[in-house]
Amino acid sequence: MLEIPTRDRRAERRDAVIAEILDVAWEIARTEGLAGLSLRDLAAKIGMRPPSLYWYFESKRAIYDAMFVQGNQQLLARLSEQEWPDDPRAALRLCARLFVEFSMEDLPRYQLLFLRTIPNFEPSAHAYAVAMQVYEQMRDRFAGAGLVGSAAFDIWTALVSGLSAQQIANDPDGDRWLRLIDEVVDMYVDHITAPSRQRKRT
Amino acid sequence: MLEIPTRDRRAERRDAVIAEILDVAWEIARTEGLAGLSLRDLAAKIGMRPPSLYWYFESKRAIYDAMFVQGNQQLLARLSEQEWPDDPRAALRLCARLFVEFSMEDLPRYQLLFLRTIPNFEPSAHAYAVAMQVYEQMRDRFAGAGLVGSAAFDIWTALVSGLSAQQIANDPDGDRWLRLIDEVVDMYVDHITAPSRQRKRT
DNA sequence: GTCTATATCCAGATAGAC
DNA sequence: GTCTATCTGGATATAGAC
Repeated sequence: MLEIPTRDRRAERRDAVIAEILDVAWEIARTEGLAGLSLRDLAAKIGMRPPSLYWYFESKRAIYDAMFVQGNQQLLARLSEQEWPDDPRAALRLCARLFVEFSMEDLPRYQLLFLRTIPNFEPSAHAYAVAMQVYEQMRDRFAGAGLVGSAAFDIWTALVSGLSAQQIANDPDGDRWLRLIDEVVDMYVDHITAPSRQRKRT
Repeated sequence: MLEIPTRDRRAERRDAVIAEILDVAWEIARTEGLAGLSLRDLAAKIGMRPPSLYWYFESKRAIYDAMFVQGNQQLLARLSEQEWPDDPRAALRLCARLFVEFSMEDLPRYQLLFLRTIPNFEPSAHAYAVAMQVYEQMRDRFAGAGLVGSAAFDIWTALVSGLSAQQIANDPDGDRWLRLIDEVVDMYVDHITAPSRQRKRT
């Protein structure tokens, strides 16, 4: 009788090549810009001819899509690995810092995930679902800090995205906005947990 | 004696053509995306051949540069035209709203001015100077509201840019973040003007 | 699986006639 | 000022041999 192998060596090899393609794609995006990624460069860097890439990805957009998934998975992993303090204020501080630092680490990743910088690129349904997982993890973290309310959460995302955007656009190698995180989170928590949240009249 | 004309009709005509080129450039950017602007389309839409554009602009980048200046001048004008209330809180609310609404009005303008979405494009020294005028006007407005401190101003820019970014990215035709402006500004003013601004310890 | 060869199309820019 | 003609280079993608 023929033994049926439990490992599919061919599939493993294929996955390894795909992983290599994506690694190199990120590398090129970091030097040439996210939009500057070309299949020529990509193929050259892994010792292939451009058409061979089509064995692994059906189009260039499919490569961006896979990168989009990868980036979101990295953020998901970061959120999972983190040990979260019980104190809500501390947890939110950490959450904001994690997010801003993750954004700063890799500019093309930030652009691909959070800005819509590639013309005509929209994540596939599958890729979008992964992005939604990130959103939901964030919401859980938020709820875990004892906070509720969709408006409150929308303000939260605006704060974090604003800090990231200003830091990356105006001081990419420094900490001008990074170091304001704790103050901003405190401002936010004080506001959210204040006994009266009536708007002032003008 | 020969009369010396006080108007240079030739220069006027040239300026008019330049204005038309820029108008059409914005129009194309709105339909094809900012990066999708091509000199072919541009020339076709104004009834010229592509090489003729070079009589007016020395390169495509120069066109982006002029658009960058134009966009900033529009924002400057908006800031100048606005009547500013004396009450600081009301003035800041208005300022934030003006900025977010300006951003929402025109996506490519927002991308060109505030995101770095065109690869290899950096504004020329002249264009950058105009952008700085906007920044300084904003600072003046801020100081006029009786507020001081560079950290406080950095927080302010983060709040406004975060509200804009979330609104445009996640609800471009709605008001999900727009309607949070007053609450966010109040939170901010309360924080800035609070007697004690010590950070909480965790 | 990877290749060669090629299709198809696009871009920005320049030379030089008129 | 605007044109024709052209340069030079880029891109993604496909057909089909091996």
